[in-house]
Amino acid sequence: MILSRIILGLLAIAPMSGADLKRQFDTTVNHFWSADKAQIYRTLAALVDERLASVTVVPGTTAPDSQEHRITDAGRVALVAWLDSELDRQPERDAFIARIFLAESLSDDAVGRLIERRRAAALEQLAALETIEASAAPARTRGEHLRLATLDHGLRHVRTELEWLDTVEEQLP
Amino acid sequence: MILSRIILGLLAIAPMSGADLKRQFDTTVNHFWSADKAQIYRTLAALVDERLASVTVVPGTTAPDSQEHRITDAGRVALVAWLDSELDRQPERDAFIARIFLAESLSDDAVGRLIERRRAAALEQLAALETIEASAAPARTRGEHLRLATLDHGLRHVRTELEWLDTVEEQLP
DNA sequence: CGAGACTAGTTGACAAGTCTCCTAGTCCCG
DNA sequence: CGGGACTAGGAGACTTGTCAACTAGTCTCG
Repeated sequence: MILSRIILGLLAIAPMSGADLKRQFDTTVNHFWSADKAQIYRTLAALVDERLASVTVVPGTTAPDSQEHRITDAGRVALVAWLDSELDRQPERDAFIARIFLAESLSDDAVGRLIERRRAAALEQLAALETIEASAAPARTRGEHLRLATLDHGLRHVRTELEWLDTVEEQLP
Repeated sequence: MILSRIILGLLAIAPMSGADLKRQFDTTVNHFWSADKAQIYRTLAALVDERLASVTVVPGTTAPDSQEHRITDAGRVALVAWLDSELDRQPERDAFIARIFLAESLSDDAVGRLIERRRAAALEQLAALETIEASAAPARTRGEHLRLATLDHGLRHVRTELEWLDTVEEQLP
């Protein structure tokens, strides 16, 4: 459901093929959603099925011709309906925090290593976000403004994460 | 996999029935994981199946006798193995941020409402975490210390979220 | 005593997400 | 020319998580 609406939203920004969408999910959109390509193609097929999107085959230089999907009028209606609907409350889920919570039986060293690995992941995330930020044009339209705000959201949370890791590490041994 | 290890970890703190676990997932552990009761009972059965936990029926005052599960030695081994294993990288996933990213076609009012609903959810979360914090005993053992650190993690992120919501709202109209 | 609420545990169906492998075609390089 | 890497698209099996309904017993209160 959510994935189908996100795809619809991306198609509303520009028509795209499945492979294009996969690239979006791996880069610009990665800080709040991601998707397996199998899932993307299936969802795309379902959207066309429901007449929320349409396909046109674009013969190109590469292998199977890419299939450009574009949002239909019905699709736009469905998209706005979702955007404006009740928030789906989503459970917090963080396996790393779970490990820390349960780390009683782990040695200090092992806990330290855990923290370091998380820090590495967070720094990677930070770098990825900063790259996107650096390559982003200054926001002119409201749409661009909102998209930048979500980047800022990601950055703030990664930084909070890094700060938290620092304090945990300090208090450790 | 992760759920089964978390349950194992909780059983390592104290033997518990399925209903007890459900209560944990709804309260103390809620800020980083949650689980449906169907899932809990099924996972518990699997753990017993793999000899990582054992059951004893505790006849009690209420309806079906509760089944106390306790972690076995093999279970402790499996738990530590998981705690100390490579971090499972988990994709960020936040449907709310997705909506903001795609909110171009929404009216200013609608975006404002979205923000307000998120703020309400965040404040609720904050209250829940503060309640747990207030009722928590000061950490004496390292285990308690680590558990408090995860609470702090939750609090920091909710506060970051609220700050972000403020700045987004300011820049809005 | 009997109705209704509550309890622990259980089942089935389903939706969402992941992993592995496959087809066909193009491109590059030795 | 032939092999290997890469591309877009896709099928299948499997795991996780969610939802709804059900059993069977206890407790409370009119």
